[in-house]
Amino acid sequence: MNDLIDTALADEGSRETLAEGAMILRGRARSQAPALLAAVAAIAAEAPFRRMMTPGGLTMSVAMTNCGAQGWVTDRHGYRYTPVDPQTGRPWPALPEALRRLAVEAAAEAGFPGFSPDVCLINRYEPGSKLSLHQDRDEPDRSAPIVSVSLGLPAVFLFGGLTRDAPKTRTRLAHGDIVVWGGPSRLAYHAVQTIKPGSHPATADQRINLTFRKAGPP
DNA sequence: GAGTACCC
DNA sequence: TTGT
Repeated sequence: MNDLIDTALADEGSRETLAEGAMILRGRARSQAPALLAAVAAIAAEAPFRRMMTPGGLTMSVAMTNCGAQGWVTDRHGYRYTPVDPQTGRPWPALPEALRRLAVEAAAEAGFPGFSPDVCLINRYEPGSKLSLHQDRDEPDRSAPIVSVSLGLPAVFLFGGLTRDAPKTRTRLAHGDIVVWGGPSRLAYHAVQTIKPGSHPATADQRINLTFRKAGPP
């Protein structure tokens, strides 16, 4: 309910700085959301969402899949990118051009021209799902930013600094918001707090997050 | 929110 | 410890 009001009133197209090299483009993906969600459904039909195991042996609350030249995976051996989906034995589905373009444009708008994403990690949150504080550090080319697109249920996003204990900014991410971080913020710790129960017209009881990265060599 | 046991 |  509040989300609908916020979505309607949000300053679509506004930019907020989270830290040096990190900004939020409010509502930037909203108009393309139906096409993005259709693409996600097609990808998930080939590479199903699955809850992966961490190196510690516990199962993540967030369900994940990937598209692009590689996919981010975790199992008891650790975190890494693989060209083949370990669950299906097939390559990950291709990164749709419309998704790639959105990420490239968002990156340029946020001050990172020339972003060349080759992978997209797709996270599916349901109420109760969360992602605890971490860095994205499995990509060798640290000059490439991260572009994160939020769809569906809102989330509380924490964005910190280069150490686990650095001060954090807490912000609400709504349907259509895009966060871009890179440069001095590329290795910033971040987290998604537990998703609260709710329903969104576009996704019902889910939050879908698309994270575009460059996983290939510099 | 902090602290702990436990996952393999 | 990209967990519970």
